[in-house]
Amino acid sequence: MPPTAADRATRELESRLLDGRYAAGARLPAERALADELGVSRGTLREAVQRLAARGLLASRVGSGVYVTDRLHGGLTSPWRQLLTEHPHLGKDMLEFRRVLEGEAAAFAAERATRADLTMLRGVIDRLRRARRDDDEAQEVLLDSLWHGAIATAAHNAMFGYLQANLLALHREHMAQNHAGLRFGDRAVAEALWQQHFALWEAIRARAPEQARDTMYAHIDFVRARLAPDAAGALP
Amino acid sequence: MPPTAADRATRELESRLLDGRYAAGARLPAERALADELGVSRGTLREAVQRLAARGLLASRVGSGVYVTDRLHGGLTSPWRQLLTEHPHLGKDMLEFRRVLEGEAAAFAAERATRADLTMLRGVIDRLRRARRDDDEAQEVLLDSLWHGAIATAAHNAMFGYLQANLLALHREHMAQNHAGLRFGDRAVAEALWQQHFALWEAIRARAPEQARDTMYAHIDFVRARLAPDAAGALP
DNA sequence: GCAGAAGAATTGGTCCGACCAATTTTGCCT
DNA sequence: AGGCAAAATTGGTCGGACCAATTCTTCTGC
Repeated sequence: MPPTAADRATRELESRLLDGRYAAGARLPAERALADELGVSRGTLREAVQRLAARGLLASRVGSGVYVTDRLHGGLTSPWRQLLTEHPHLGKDMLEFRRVLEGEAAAFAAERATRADLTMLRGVIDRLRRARRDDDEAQEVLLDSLWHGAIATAAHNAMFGYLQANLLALHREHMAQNHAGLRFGDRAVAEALWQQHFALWEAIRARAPEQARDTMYAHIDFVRARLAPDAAGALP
Repeated sequence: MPPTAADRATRELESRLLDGRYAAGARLPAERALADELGVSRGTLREAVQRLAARGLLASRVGSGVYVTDRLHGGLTSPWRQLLTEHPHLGKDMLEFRRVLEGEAAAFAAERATRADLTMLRGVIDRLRRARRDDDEAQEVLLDSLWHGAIATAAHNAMFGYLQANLLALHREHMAQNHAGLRFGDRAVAEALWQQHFALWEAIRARAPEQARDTMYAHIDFVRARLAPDAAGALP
């Protein structure tokens, strides 16, 4: 017995929940749009949503939308939210971990990116270039998130996507909380970040895993140094 | 917010399952008839059925009918566990991720292990050696977990320790569920695992991060190949 | 200018009617 | 009796339609 359309829709939604394309708390596209995107009728899409809702992964609110519950993501990430506020030194551990995580993700992306992935990456990098030219700080911050998320997606490993989506959110939360953002105001910093992002794009496009990893390492190291100039020297 | 029609239908079906009106193995009335009986449309009735089916209480067969599952126990399984069984490729992703995670942890451990860490590691490796000599399989499995955990601890990064503990548990759960454990029974395999663990110990004790990482890579690769001999060749 | 209210657009919840394919039942013919 | 094909039944899917709750826009009045 071949899988039914509802089965396939359920599986697809599960995948998107797993790899972070639908992050915790996020709102899914409207049922009509999502059904169309998945190539099924709205009734079938609704059946898939009901299944996941019954398992506590989704929750729908009339008039508003379908939202991702924190049940799945809470399991691995939520304990960190509290710990991070109470033990600021964990921020260092997170950055160190992200260096490895994103470095490997970049390498995998250079290996496995599909044409669709490359198109997506190119789209983000182009918008990033435009935002940089127009000196649109807010847009740059947003696109920075998108960029790192797109790389994780292109790595084609659910674990990387999932952790990337959740840890990045956690990290930004932590930064905002400590009023310690990147100094985008500094022109030199913004320019350096752009250079690093573009170098990353070239490495992935050229399918050079080692180069992509090293470039990402350098990028995270730069961010780390810029983020906590005081603590940087104290790193073991 | 008042309960929706689908909610009421779901509750009604639950009641009938609980009080035995729909016994185990029994066939429910046809959807059209049941929907009419409950005073809802077929689409709504179907959504209720999907919810219960997602919880494993019902199963529907096209052309035949909707049947009551034999096991009425509410699923106490974590969302992750269920996803892991339904998305086999996730196991591959997890192993790939663990390779990176544990490889880096081993390298950090070689760099940062304190005297106390080394004492702990030596204790585990000694007990592992003894279990190996006595051919105590159960003990070997247990100590294997301890060993990997001890390395993550010695890495002195909370993220590594946390993820190591949780992913390893998930992975073992998954293996047990699929009756697909390592063939400890095979003497050659047990011997190889011991050699790898010992090589890891030597690399960490010698404070050789690169060597520790490479050794761990080789170890995980060995486990991966042993674990899924069929899928191993299909890895991209 | 700007807060607030009225209106428009969006979104999930529900129903209806229809068609398909798999399955079961029926009933005819050998 | 037994085999077998037609007919009825059943779950799976689709499209359109309407409602009520929510969110987004726009216009108003101070």
